[in-house]
Amino acid sequence: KEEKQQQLDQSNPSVNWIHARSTRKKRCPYTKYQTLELEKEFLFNMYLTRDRRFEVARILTLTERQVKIWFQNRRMKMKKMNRERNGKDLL
Amino acid sequence: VMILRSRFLDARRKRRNFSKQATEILNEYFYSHLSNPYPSEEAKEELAKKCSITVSQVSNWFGNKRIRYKKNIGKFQEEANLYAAKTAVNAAH
DNA sequence: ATGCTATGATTTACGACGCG
DNA sequence: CCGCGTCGTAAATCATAGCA
Repeated sequence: KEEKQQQLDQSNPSVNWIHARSTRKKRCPYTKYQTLELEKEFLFNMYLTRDRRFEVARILTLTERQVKIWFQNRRMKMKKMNRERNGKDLL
Repeated sequence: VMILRSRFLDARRKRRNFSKQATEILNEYFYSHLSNPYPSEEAKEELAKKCSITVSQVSNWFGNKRIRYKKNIGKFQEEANLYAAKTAVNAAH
């Protein structure tokens, strides 16, 4: 998969490692309220049921997809925090 | 208790810019892999060790570097030439 | 101090791939 | 085939370090 483009001219930095999905939605920061409610829901359970996802999305005015992805990202964040909070503290 | 408190606060220490040597190492890797500046997990671990930073920090650095470089190649031209020359010299010796 | 920009970290949004 | 999972990342944005 990576071997598709390997031989690139060093002198021509018109680098092709440019993904730039034009169809991609621009990142839009969530409000404090939205984030707070999502965090509370996450505290309740790290994984959403379909029904719960629908409710959360409705209440926060987000799409179900956004809520689903928020939880996926949040789980990754938690994983990272645990990883770093490990092999540390202690004497 | 005071020890625990200090340790907790220490974990929340303010960020510092990376050392000159660390930045040097990261830039050397970046510019010598300009056609594909995506270090493998193993390469990241090695860089992290050499730079005395975490693997996450290495990932952050490359993410920031790639996007900022791409956003304004011109601004980094001088830096690019500098490291290109440096690696050329290393290869020659 | 003050303002400003460079820099490291975090937050949205996906693509690629996996599993059931 | 679907749908949701993780992993790695792009791009925007945040926070503030550090310097003129």
